Amino acid sequence: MKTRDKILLSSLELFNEQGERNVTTNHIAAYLAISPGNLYYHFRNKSDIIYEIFQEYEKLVDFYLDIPEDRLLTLDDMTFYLESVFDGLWSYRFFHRDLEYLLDRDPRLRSDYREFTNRCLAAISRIFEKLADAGIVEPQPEGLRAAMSLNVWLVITNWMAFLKTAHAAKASACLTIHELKQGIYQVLTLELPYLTPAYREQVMALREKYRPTMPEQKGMLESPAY
Amino acid sequence: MKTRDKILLSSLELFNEQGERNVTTNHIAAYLAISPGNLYYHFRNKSDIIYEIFQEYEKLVDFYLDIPEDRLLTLDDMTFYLESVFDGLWSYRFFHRDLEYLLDRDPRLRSDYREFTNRCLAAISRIFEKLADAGIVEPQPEGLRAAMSLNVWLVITNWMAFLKTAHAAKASACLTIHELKQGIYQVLTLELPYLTPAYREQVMALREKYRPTMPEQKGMLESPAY
DNA sequence: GACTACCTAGAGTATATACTCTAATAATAC
DNA sequence: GTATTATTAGAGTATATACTCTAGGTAGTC
Repeated sequence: MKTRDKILLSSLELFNEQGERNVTTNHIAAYLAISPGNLYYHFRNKSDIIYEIFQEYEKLVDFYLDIPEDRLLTLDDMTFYLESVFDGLWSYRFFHRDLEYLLDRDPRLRSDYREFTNRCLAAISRIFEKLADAGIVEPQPEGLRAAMSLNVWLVITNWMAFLKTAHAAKASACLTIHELKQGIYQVLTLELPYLTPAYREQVMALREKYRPTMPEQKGMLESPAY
Repeated sequence: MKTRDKILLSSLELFNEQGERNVTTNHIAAYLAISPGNLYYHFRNKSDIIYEIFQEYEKLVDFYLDIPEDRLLTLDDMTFYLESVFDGLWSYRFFHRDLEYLLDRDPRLRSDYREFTNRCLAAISRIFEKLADAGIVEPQPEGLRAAMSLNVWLVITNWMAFLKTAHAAKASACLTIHELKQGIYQVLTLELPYLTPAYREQVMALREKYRPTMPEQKGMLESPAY
């Protein structure tokens, strides 16, 4: 593999594991056993590395959220969207952690991320619309759909942060993609009241699959209620 | 005012305005026109300052979220809870921004924050329960209430981050408490499907008061839909 | 072999950051 | 007044971080 690609890959790995704030360019170089000079030959600065990683992330999510316009959506489609989005979130999980700082540092990133958010919100809203077309959820007026989509976005993008902060031990280590996907349970909770009678049972069953297994799993206290 | 208190106050102010990551102990000292030595006479380190500020935050929210057990809740109570929580969020807004990093750095904070989260979740759930007692929302099984409460928590605590990242300009400056309170619109969106017919209209009207005024206001793109 | 374009090493730098140390000054107690 | 304690200044330090610079290698081409 080209050195340039190795830098991107290792940076992502280290960022995900330790947080962007805790990973310096020197760390990355040391991890790859190359010189700092070499790293800076391939990238002008740390921001550029992050920006390229973001572009990969963006491309991935855009690919996942492509919505077929020539047919109705199925429950399987919905499951796929949810699974995919959480997979993406997992692969680039460092990104949302230090988002605000990163956007403050790089105007390109801020502007791109804003558009990315808008595309995602539009996609979520469109999915709701098509789920209504398919008779899975009740149709809703556009305004409500927009507000609901925003709530879905908030839950999705911040579920990981919640898990990490609710964990007893240090955040980075003990978090699995399996736990992360319990976020799907939360998203489906949002949809619950809007389901049509025809699909209610099926979606409830799907939701059950993502139910947090153990109270302890979620890092919650001993509250047995949960 | 005592120097010690001035340090806490100014730190909070600077953290809120610039982010904890961008504010050093030297900055704080310079801002107060005192020496670094003086600052470190009053606080062992930066973590201790943050920890004390967190304790104030905690105390404030706990005070707000005290739920009367001797009477039914009213819509005014609900409004008060929402307004208060967002006020608290605003006053200590630096905190949620760098939460993960802060918790990784200070085990005391991690453990305290975890319990704080659990108290808040329990309070939200209890509010739902009492809103059902008051006939404002339909009663729900405990499991659903817990999941709903968690969604409410996710929306509340991450609404500000969304606003800041959706903003076109640099995050810190152009964000007002007024905009922040549009988060209440989102929270009420969550409650919408669970309202009783008797209260539906009233809550819808309340929700309208927090509707984002202009599409531009929310930092969204030119999507007119929103 | 010589020219060129690409790649790499590694020492080095300017700046920042959290924090320390000593000595001096103010406040209080007796 | 004197002894003691609390507070403050300000220079200084160890470490880290993002990034630079020079010199040298390597690969391909003619």
